[in-house]
Amino acid sequence: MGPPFTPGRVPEVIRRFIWSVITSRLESTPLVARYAPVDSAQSFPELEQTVLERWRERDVFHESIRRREGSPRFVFYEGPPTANGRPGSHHVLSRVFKDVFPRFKTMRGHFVPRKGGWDCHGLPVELEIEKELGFTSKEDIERYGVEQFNAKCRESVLRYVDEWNALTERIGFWIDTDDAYFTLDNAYVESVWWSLKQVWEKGLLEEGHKVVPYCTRCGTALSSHEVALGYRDVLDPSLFVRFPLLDEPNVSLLAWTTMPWTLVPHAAIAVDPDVTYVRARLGGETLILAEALVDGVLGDEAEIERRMPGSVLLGLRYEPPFPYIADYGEKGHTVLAGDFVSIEDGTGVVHTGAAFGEDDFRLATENGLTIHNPVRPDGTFDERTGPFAGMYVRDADAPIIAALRDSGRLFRAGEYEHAYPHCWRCDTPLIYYAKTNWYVRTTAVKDQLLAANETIRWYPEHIKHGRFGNWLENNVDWALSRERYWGTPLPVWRCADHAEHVVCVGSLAEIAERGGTPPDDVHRPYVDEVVLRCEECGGEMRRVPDLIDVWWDSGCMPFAQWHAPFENGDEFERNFPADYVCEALDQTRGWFYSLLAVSVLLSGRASYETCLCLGLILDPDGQKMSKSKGNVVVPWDVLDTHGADAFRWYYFTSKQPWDGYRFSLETVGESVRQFLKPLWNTYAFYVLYANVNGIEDVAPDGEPTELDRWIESRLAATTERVTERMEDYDTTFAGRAIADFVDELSNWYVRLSRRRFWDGDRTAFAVLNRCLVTLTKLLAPLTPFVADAIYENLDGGEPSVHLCDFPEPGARDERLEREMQVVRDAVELGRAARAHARLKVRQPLREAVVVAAARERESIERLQGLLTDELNVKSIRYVSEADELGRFEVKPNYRALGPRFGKHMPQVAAAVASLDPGRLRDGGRAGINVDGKEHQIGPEDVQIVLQPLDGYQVERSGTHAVALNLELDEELRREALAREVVHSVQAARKTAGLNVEDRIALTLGGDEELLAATRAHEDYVTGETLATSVTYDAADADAARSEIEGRPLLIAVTRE
RNA sequence: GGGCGAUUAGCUCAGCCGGUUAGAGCGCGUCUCUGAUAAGGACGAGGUCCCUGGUUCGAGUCCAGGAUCGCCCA
Repeated sequence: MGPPFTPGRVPEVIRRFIWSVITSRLESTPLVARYAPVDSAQSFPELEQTVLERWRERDVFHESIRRREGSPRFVFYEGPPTANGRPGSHHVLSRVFKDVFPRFKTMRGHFVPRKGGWDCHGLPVELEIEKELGFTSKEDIERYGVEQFNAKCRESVLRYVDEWNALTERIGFWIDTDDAYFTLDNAYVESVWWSLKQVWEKGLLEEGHKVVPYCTRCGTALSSHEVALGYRDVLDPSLFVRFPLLDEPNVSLLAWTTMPWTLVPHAAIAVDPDVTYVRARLGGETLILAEALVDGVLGDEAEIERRMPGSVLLGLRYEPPFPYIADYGEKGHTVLAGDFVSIEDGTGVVHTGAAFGEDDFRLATENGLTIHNPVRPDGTFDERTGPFAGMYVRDADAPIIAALRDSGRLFRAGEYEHAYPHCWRCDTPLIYYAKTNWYVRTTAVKDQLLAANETIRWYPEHIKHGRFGNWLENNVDWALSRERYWGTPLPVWRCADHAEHVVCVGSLAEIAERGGTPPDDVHRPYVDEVVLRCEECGGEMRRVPDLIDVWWDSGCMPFAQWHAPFENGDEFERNFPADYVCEALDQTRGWFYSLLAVSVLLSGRASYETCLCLGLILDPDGQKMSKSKGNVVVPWDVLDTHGADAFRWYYFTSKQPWDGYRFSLETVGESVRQFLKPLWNTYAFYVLYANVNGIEDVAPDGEPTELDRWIESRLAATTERVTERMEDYDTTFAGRAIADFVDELSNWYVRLSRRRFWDGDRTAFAVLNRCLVTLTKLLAPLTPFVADAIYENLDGGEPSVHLCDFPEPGARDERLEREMQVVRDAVELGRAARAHARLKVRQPLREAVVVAAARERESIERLQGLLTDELNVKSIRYVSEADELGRFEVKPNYRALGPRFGKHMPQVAAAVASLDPGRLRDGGRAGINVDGKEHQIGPEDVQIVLQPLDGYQVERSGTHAVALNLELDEELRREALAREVVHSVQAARKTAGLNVEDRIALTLGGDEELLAATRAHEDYVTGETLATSVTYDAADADAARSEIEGRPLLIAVTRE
């Protein structure tokens, strides 16, 4: 006796067993199966491995490019990642979006070469090595030796490149990693030099003394986009400090600062001449500050002595807080006018240290102050600062506050929380610091930058005039210098004898022309040894020590990746500008800017036409993923658990990609359950039945049914929609359209056509085959693995689906699509009615009563068979006037009537409600009276809604409704029982491990009424269960026992 | 402090040109279907569409102000 039948899920062990039986039998059957058997429980990660292998064997990626040679080009630029860190889930996001549109365009007939690239320079690389070697300062590096240090940097740059390449392949990102560019190559650097020379010749590369954000630990300035990376909320000291007037020692200017250390090199005070200031008396002293801030700073105890405009204060002399540096010139330690004075916080009296802060520096320059910078590059005070000499400036805060307290200068000390920039790599608080730097004067081409931005298509659109446009509007010159070791050297040489003799070198050849020896390696320290001959005075020229910002490197990739213009100039021309670039949103001021800026500086135009900005990856709580929070999802875990297609599908379809993702392992699992599984099962179904029926070709052998024509039309509609969405760089709605189609295919077309597949209807197979094969092509860019796996088995006309053309939509029958929708609605209503009546679908019913207007009725009649099957009813009766089921009510269609009647709508609504529903349903018109005027109302102006009467089992939706006749007679009851018997026998077959097409000898026993029902429908029962014989003498001993409506049924099945 | 974006069911997300009963999936509960499907279907519980004003005959949707979150910039 077999195990008792338990309803519900079939245990995995049994499924596996059944599967092995089915496949082994298929293999042993003399009929050669056309399709490789498909396991409906296939692991996608395993499947993907086999697909990867096939791609490698057949070199599908390169073949897909080769085949399009000579076709219109679609240019993609790879924004180079750095390979000195391990790739994370956010890299997968950008890499799959970089992949999907080039794949799509290739299938649409474009030639899409995809050159990879690696960003090799920069501070992050140096920091890794410093960490390894335990270094904390530039001195450590100098002592260690730049040559060895850079050798280590070079070696570390590609530390994780193998993992990057492995991940790239695993997620199906097709990019040419063999042909990748490296920003450290001499050739790349030479192209970068060329670009700088161009800028130099336009007079836009220059040296300047400016305030720059500066990291004392790294000993280098940072560019504005680097600063942007490091803002963090911190608690800083908040000091209110007295500056006693020289003429009136009991009267002090009261200034506010959050950086006590800047008081040591205090240079001057700034006020706004147009703001009202007061002398306020408090506890025996008089303080000067802006009127608006008195209450907040002094409290209401303060007594206002006098009000005056800031202009009155100009020129006042006062005693500085510290005496160490005194010679600031004529206007030093006086009150000056500043346009940057804020009365939002502080006191409206601003202390400035000339060398620290952009406003301070400008004020000092404009007023002819001598600029002193007593802070050394490592952030310590120099010898001019008395007791503070040698201290790191931030460490000096506490002793400075103590000194001010002792000297009676401190009015109040507290703490202040604000966002302050830190070094994005080493987290040291930056200081703003006047120093000599090399700049690219991007402000000179601001208008061109803005104009070029207009030519770019941004996704999402708001970036263009929002984030990116604003950034361009507020453009500042690009601070290019980095006083570091590992990076592209600034190719500027200066004469040792005459500092004003300076040249910018644009190539290795030029080094030779100028009397130098081109180095084998263009990096430091070798390039520093190159000595040129000054053309003006014949003196020796040596390179300035600076490197350039790595972002400039990345912006040069359009030509530097080809070593243009030195070679491959034609390649560059052909691949400029890019049709498409894509990175995460944080690159707005990073690569998107550097790419645009370099290109505008050189050519005056944008280097990319379409730019897709991706959002950030957050954890399920909306927190940014970071190692310290421990909420990072490692991409390999996702790939091992769910596979690359699931990963991709999640990114492509779960939402608009720029909104950011709430991401976890589980959410990717949804992709599998909701989309990949149903798709795979539909495919597995096809293969199973095609093999059972020996279907070897896909030729239809009869007229297509309405259902066939419907699904073909839906396929065409889906193809249209997907093409249109993908052309608009929208995977979200392209993917959702495909998912909807898979649902229609699986849960409507296949489910309703099962009988035909069982019977070997070649037309049905042909239709389903076409749907599936077309689907693989629609899906190929999105889920390249599963698409290719299915294609390979079902079609295989090409070595890979990725070598196919994207499908062209077939003809649509929109009327049929609408009609089918009406029927599907009706089925849904009928099923709801059954559920409410608590009647199983296996219980046949005499009649369904369908309320439908003329047009809908026609639709349903044409497809009536579907309805009777699905609802398990013998017949359909139509009712047009639903008097027996309910009554119709007319409701106004606000959308149509609103614009016509405006504020008269309430009257119109009342008038419409009293109209005759019948007349309007038949397409007639009616008149209503509003404000004494007659207006015509047509069917399009109203909605007619059925209000069901009480006491009927009616389900309604808008104008149609379905009611079930619930009366049962003996005949119907017996039929239901027979169906139950079939159901139980099928379950018994399953449990016994029989193959779907096995014939059986069936023996039944148990309840008499069940047996009687079976006898009455014996043909039906044996036909459904493939029983060649049936007897009714089953005994307990050798039969499985089940139960139907409380009645026992014994079932024994024997394979024939 | 300024700019950009977001805020809809417990969770993840739709929601068109403003149109009157705001949807789906997951999860939960009840039932059901099934010899392709770990699937599907029905029903139910679950909503202050962030808040406050305004415009409008009518606002989740448009406008203004505010709150919260994220990003970017000072």
